[in-house]
Amino acid sequence: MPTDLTPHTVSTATAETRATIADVARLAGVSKATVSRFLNHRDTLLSPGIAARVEAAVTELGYVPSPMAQALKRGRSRLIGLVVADISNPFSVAVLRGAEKACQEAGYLVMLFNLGNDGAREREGIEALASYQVEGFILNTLGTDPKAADEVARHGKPAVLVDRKHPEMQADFVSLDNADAMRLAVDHLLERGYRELLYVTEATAGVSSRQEREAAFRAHLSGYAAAHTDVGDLAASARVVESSDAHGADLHAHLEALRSLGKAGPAAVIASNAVTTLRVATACAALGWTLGHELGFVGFDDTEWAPLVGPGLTTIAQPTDDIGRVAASCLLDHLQGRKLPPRQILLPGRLVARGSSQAVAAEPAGVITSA
Amino acid sequence: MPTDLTPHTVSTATAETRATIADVARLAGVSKATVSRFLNHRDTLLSPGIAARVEAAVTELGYVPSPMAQALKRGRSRLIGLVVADISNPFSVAVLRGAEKACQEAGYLVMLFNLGNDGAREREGIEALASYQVEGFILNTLGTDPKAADEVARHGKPAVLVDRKHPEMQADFVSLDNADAMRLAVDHLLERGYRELLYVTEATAGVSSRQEREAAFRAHLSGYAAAHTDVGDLAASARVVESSDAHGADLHAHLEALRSLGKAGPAAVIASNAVTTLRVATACAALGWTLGHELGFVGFDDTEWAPLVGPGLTTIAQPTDDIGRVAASCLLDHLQGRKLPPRQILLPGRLVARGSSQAVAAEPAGVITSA
DNA sequence: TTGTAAGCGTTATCAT
DNA sequence: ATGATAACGCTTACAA
Repeated sequence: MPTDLTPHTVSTATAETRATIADVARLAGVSKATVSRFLNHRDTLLSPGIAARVEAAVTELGYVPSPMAQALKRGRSRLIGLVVADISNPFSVAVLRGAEKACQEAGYLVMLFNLGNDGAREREGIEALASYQVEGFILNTLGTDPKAADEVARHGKPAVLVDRKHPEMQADFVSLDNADAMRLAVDHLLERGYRELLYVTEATAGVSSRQEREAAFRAHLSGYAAAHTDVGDLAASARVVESSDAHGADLHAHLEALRSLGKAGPAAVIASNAVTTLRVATACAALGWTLGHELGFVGFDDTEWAPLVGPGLTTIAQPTDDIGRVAASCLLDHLQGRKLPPRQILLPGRLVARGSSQAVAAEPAGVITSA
Repeated sequence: MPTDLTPHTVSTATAETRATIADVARLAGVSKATVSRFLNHRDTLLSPGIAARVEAAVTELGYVPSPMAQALKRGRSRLIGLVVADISNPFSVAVLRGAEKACQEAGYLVMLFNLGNDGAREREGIEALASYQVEGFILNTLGTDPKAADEVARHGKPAVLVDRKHPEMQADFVSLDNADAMRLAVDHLLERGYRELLYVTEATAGVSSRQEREAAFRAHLSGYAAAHTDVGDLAASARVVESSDAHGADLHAHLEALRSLGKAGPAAVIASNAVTTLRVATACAALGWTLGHELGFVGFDDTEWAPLVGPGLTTIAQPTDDIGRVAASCLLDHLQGRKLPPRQILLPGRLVARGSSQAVAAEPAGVITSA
């Protein structure tokens, strides 16, 4: 017990300034170095008496080291920079949530930079974060600016890419297994009897995940067609449309054409994410259609409202929380000095079947399969 | 095809270290002090020749001052701490979005701490953020821990409360005008002919916004009843239920009771936010009801999916983006040294009428009003 | 085992 | 108008 009876507690002060290591040293009657050692190398180099005094002083003053000063000295900040393409996107938020949790648990804090879907600001975000000495990056960016790669490389800090690959960026990559997930969606619709398939996506230019999904859609469907053409089964046809209008108005024509087509069989739509799901659902409502009746439907991203739209929306659920957590732990691995080659981690999606993909009769009402 | 085939400069440099003010000084052949002056007091004390040399050196080296070092020296970090109750909550995200934008524009970066709905971590979050020298707080917390107020006060940093007041916390407060918004909802339902009203809320204990909404619901409805009882009009009745089950199962009984009651007139539900909206909608779907037919409905929070559920959900839209932006600018006001008394800013909600609150006939089908 | 002192990258207070 | 120099709060050789 350090018998220091100085009446410290006069917390009437309005603008109390944080206790510094010097204050602790003074109160404990030791040097700053000793306090620092007590804090950082508790295990070694400590005489029990001193240790006790320091500890008492620390608790009495409620001393907490300043991470800023530590960062300045050590070059390490316990900060992780998270650049997110669009904070309004539920997927981004879900990932953010998982990542932030993992980081917090590891004693890191997350600094957030939201691009607001403005690809031109990628470098700006990275630069801003880097200037705060973040130790690494988790990037869920547009992937649109190739120079962003240089920016990261320039700082020599580890980075993990989420959902979207970056051309030439040497980093871990964590994402949904897009090809497999698309296979889930396509197989499900085929199984349920749909044959005329339309994939609705946002502009794929420069966004790897979108490209992968579209490619998988085409590949899987043509694979199916090849396998079934000689058996005399119906060939399934693949169509793709890039939707850009926020109100889905541009979809009406496509959807009506799709349905009236019906040469091969009942029609269904696959939506690339929650945004396009919203557009398709809106367009259907405007046409007076019910998903699962006039049109089959599967959408990527299992939102909380999916069960409530029409007869319930069949979705591909992404393991968003895991994606975030895995991304964070990849980064933390690197920060612990592990020198691993760039990993690529693909997490499986899960099909959640609901009413929008109800099985349809082999012969759709009023449509005769012609050759 | 926007594919850029330019071979990018091979960033062989693995660990380039940032240029410091000393590097600039050396290259320009001046002292660090001069460089610092050039950067911070460009207007005063500068001989044109030197200024040009410094400027050249700065751009040549791509020098950017280290915010960490600046923070250490000045005590100001250009950081704002944002504590959010639950990052999964769309309202929180929307606010975050507005606030982050405003902060970025003012040259601040946002540090995020997500409570994950764990009220016990409020102090922890504030403490963590404070240790990084954030200059102020935007708090959208559970408001559940009274000691958090002390924690903020202890650091003497300005704070803005969003959506939820904190007992004893002396700070600006930005929120939806709950009373007015509830009036909008209630009046709308009464106008459309609904008389038997149920308010579904999450547990109100300790959460000011929830308390305000419930109180406004009761007050407004009893005010209506008082005004109309002597005119011989139907008295409107007010009921409140706290829903806790995530799947809305506990609601079935309440909803069936409400509807079968029908002594005064057609029944409607007001949901306190997106979460309870989801529960009510789920319960109705389970009961085979359609909102706007068997049951009127208005929900707080105008989500993007509101138009797609049933005949469209009538909602009270909060000006989330404004709330975030206003909160941020309140804080920035304080940071610019303005010594204002705590403000309380209430932003108006907006009623978005959709199918779920269709007008009903004066006498609901099959129900006889019995005195 | 502990203390002294230098230095991380800035800015501010002196001199000059 | 410019340059030393001393901090800011901390860690870490190096000395003792």
